[in-house]
Amino acid sequence: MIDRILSATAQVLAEKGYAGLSTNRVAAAAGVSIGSLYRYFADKNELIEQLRARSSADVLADLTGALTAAVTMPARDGVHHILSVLVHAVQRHRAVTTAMIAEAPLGAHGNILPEVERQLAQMTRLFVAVHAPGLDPLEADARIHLAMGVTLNACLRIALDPPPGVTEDRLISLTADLLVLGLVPDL
Amino acid sequence: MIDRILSATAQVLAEKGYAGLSTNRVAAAAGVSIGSLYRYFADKNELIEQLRARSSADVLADLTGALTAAVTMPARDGVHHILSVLVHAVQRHRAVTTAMIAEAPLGAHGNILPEVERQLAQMTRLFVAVHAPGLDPLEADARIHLAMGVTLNACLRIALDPPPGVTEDRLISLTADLLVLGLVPDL
Amino acid sequence: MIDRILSATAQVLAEKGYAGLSTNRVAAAAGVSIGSLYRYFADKNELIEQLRARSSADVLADLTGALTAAVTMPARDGVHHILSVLVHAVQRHRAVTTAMIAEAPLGAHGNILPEVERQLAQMTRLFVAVHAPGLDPLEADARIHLAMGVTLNACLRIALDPPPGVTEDRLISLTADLLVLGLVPDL
Amino acid sequence: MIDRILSATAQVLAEKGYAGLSTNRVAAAAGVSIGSLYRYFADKNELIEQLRARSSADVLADLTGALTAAVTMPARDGVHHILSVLVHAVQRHRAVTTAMIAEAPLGAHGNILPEVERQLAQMTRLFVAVHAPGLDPLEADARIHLAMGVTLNACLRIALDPPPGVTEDRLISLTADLLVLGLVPDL
DNA sequence: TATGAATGAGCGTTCATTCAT
DNA sequence: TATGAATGAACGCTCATTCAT
Repeated sequence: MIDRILSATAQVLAEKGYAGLSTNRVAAAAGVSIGSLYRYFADKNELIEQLRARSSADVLADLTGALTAAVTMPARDGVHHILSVLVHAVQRHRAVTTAMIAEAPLGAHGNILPEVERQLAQMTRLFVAVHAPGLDPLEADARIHLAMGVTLNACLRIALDPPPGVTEDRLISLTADLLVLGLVPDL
Repeated sequence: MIDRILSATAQVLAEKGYAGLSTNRVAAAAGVSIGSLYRYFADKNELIEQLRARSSADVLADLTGALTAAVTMPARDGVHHILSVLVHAVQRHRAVTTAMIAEAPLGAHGNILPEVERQLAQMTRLFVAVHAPGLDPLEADARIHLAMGVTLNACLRIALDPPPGVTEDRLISLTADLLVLGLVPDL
Repeated sequence: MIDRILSATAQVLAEKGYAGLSTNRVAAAAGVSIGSLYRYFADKNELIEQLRARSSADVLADLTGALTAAVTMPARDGVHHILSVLVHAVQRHRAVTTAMIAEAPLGAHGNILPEVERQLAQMTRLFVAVHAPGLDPLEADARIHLAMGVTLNACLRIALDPPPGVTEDRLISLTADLLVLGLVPDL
Repeated sequence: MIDRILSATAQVLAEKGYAGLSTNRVAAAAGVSIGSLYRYFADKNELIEQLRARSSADVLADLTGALTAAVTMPARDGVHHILSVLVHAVQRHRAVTTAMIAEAPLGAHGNILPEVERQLAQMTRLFVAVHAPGLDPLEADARIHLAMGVTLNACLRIALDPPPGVTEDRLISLTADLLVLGLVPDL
């Protein structure tokens, strides 16, 4: 039931945009009474938040796989792989992501993908520790914080608003270069 | 009066968020009748757009100054200077920026300051042409597109959500390094 | 509920006139929330249209009965009967009629009861065909068009703004004479 | 000034319809401040009422001429002449008449052309007294009341919503026959 | 548990009217 | 006298939320 409602939410979002997302419409799309919707979700915010969480978890699953694969690759290749997986994950959730970025009052829900950022940051800390062991931890954290912004922003741009005339793969490569250089310039 | 209303808009935005921004609320906050608001602004959209334009113009003025100053500096110092000015401009317009950018922090199109990005991109194109004349134009444009995302995103993070334990100046320095490396790696 | 709202609409119309007819006022008069009103009527127009349709159907029912009865009567008596029924139907729907017809008493298009006029016109065409078979069809249609105006206008005058000193029945008789003479002068 | 405002009112009525008639718009169209408008007209109602009165006076002037001419004609010709003049007068004021019939809350202002009806009724009383001296006065008044409705309604229909396939002159002739027959059947 | 009719605060917007200048 | 900026009640309408069944 919860799943049915969340899927309907995503569908309404895709079809009508954030402005067209009403609880009554979601309930109708889910083939569920509005009363039932409120049995499973305290309010509209929670509905949105859980949809975001669900997308986030889905992306996270992909990311975990990518991270596992990446550890056995050369540094730059690993970064490239992770970025590529992220870009495709964002594209898969285009509807939710677009609607939320473009229109949702996200102030209430924080970042769109905080879990993803957290997991990614953790992994990156490991990566930095391995490849630049001499770096001051605070300095490393600062770099990682910035890098997270760069990573997520770049993935969103590449997935949802790519510049014309350049392949997606080239954009990912450029971003990977940027990140590796930014994180461990001496590599 | 126009000023009073726009300021009230920024204030309501800061206090209630984008979703809580209503014309009646703005009028009340401005100590003005709702009728007066509609004498000066055709509709709610225009109100928002003018607030954005006003912030944009303000930031743009700073940016133009910074760009002028930057041309006479060594490349990295110039970038650092520009970033610094941008960070402070964002801080000055925290309310607008938070409501309109930071609520969609990874914003692919979430640039409420397209004029700023445009001007910055133009300047960056010049910079790249000077420092990396051999670069393929399409490739250069792709890099610039990414760099714009990085720049604006980093400025927002530094201004509105800085990581603890590191000075703002250090963060700006790191970003400057990242950008210069990313744009003209052979420098 | 629908009935309650439509009755309230008629009541507000009677008390405040067409210009004073607001959806909120209707809802209040019906002892119903404004939200409920909009559950049953898509918008204000539909509310008005359904009230009109309902009155129209009611009048039409009377009219149909009267027409059936009239065919077995001598011509003048039949016309008299029909007029009488119409006058009473108008009186019964005084509120709606007053608001929508009588406020534009000379109404060229002011027929809020087009179905009634249509049905009446059809019957009249038959009547003319029977009693004045030699008449040119276009000429007949013109007479009928005028006669419809005369009929409805007279009924309204008799029902809502009768001249003093004469019985209603006498007025109806005069109108019947006028109509029969006007339609088939040679009768 | 008063004239300028009334003309502007008629113009706005013609261009925007009754629903688009606002005092501010009228003032703007008249090239006069809204404050001045309210110096000359107590409120919007008065503005409308005076416009109606002005049109009425204009029609009345024509009517008076027609009546004068009609007294020297044979009865039916006189009636035909009067109707013809009325039809053209209504056509000349098409904008005002249409707007007011179709949309104005005339409940507040009564008939559109009460002065015209009054004058016409007076003249008709004379006509009946001459041509049917034996008629009971109350009965005569009833006939006249009905005839006024017929006359004005027919003129409006002929002027604003004529049936197709028949000339205006024929319609006027039919109406004249109807009226003469209805008023003094023994003629 | 599930339903969906009912609610009503609040939205963006209009416009007749006032009054300080 | 003339101005027009300012007012605010009221409009049509939406939608998150409740609660009797």
